[in-house]
Amino acid sequence: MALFVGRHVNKIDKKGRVSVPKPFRSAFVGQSFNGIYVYPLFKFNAFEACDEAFMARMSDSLEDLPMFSDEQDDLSVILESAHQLSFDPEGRVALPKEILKTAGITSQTLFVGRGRRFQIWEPQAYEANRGQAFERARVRGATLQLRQPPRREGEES
Amino acid sequence: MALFVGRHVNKIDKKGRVSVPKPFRSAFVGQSFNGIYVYPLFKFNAFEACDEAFMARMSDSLEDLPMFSDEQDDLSVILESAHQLSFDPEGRVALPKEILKTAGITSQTLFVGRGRRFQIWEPQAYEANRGQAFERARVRGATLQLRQPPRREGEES
DNA sequence: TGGGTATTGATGGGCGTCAATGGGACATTA
DNA sequence: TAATGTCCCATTGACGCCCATCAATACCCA
Repeated sequence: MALFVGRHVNKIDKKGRVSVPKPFRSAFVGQSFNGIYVYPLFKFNAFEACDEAFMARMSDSLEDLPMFSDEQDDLSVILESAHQLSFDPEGRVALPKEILKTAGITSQTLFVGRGRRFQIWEPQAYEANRGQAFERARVRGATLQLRQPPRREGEES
Repeated sequence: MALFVGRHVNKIDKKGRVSVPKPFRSAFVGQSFNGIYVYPLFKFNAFEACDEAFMARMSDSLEDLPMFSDEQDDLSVILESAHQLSFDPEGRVALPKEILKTAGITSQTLFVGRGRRFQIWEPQAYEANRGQAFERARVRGATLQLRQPPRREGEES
């Protein structure tokens, strides 16, 4: 499975359409639905996009919580606020007004790779935020504990 | 399997009919009964809809509770209050008066995707409720423990 | 290595299709 | 006959599909 990495800026046309960067699109082939799932982030005025499998995983994880519980209800807001955006033949999606407004997107859209998912930002808003995150990580001396790599064939344990 | 996500507002006509959003309808093809199951929610003046398989799953879950227990009796109210609403050729259903009245629905109906099922609300009522849920999740810093991802090919356990 | 050409991703816009909606015709039942 | 519930058909507006253009890059060949 391909990973989403890097940043791409694309234009929004009069119809509200924007091309999803080609390297990102390829991760969505072979889905039952030809497009992306987009949902709002709690922490920022930005959105996150994922594929069908990830969305199904989120839905199933919600089902693990007790039915009718407050916790399930609160977190389900993500599903309720999500959008299915399908590709047109050129690989564009139409961003709903709600998303444009919340993210403050007018003429340009920034796609930010995040591994299994990617985010959708208004370019300026992202810049401001990224500066902060980078600085926090630098000051804090951020570290990351890596998982064990998956065992490959022919290797001894 | 398709997921129910997002929100859709549709009108109710003079005959009490309302179109079920197309993306939701597609999840009900191939059922023995061409329509949706609707049952009331305890916590809100709103209703939830699901397909045949989910309804069966709920019924089975109720059987797991002690027979003759108050708990089983109470939760069985869901089944007792459920309606089968069948699609007309255009994909509309007729909402029973009981549902319209309880939910306070008059001119518009809101369909809210929740993964494997969706809810039916009066738009204003939902809006008030959603604002609260989103805010609770944000303040609480709500997190979701994801299920283990399905194993991918080539990976060892 | 330079220049020319082919390919492809991003963008713009016209047009047909389909989902949502409204209303009438007909059957069924009380 | 009134009331109710299907089914069918008409309208309309949004959106998906198609085609054209442009620019950047990859490719090719001398």
